[in-house]
Amino acid sequence: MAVDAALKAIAEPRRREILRLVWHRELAAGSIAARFDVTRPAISQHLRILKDSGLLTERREGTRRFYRARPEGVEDLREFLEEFWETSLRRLKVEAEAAERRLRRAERRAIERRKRQ
Amino acid sequence: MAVDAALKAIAEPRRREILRLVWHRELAAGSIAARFDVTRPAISQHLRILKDSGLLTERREGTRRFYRARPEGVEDLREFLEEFWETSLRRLKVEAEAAERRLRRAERRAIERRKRQ
DNA sequence: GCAAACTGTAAGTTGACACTTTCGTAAGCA
DNA sequence: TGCTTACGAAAGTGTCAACTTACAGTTTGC
Repeated sequence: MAVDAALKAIAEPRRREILRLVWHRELAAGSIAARFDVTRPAISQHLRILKDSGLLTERREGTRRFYRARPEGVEDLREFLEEFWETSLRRLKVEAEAAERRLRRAERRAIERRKRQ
Repeated sequence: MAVDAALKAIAEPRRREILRLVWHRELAAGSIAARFDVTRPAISQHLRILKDSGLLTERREGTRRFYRARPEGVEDLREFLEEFWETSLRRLKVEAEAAERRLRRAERRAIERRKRQ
């Protein structure tokens, strides 16, 4: 699954920051690395992971490489998670509401009983 | 950040499966482990990670421990990611549309030029 | 062609992590 | 009081991942 790699990529805080940096604008590898306190190769490796997981695109211009978020990749991940909750959270909510209704009914009955005594 | 731990927890496929299992219904540690082909302690460790990250609740009954998804934890993670895309994806979409409009405009101009020649 | 600029790649290290087997513990039961 | 059940905790192992330093590859200006 390609989304699996993207999810793992996103799980790393530094990579989330990188993704945020190149979200709107294109940025060169060097300018990205300059914003972190780790070495440039470390960022280069993060960039590769993000690119391989489909979350980033690379554009070469001269000696420089510009990176930018890849909307399709981000969308795929978003949809995967959306489905992960949607198919389940909805039922959770329904269950919670049903449980609450049961509770309220039980309370009402208890009050009725007390009244009758 | 608590959400950070939850995101890391979710990044593991097996833990996503566990979470799905206890999404609607409560399940004992043993019955959860029985559905996987790894040893029981391995699942026990996964359960701990999920619990510590706030995605699961534990209820003890006799010698057994029942686990269940914790809606608030899941919701927190969901909202965190929602914000992660929302603040950014929207602009990405706007940018993509603007780029497309520019492209179409350029195409139209090219066609006009060809007609005039 | 040659040096400088910008970058990825290779190799090694350290720590985290997903497991395993073994042991400990608490509750229920004969 | 033992014995069983249902677990988690501890300790050990192999693998992966996030770094580091050192090196190699491309493009550009002279």
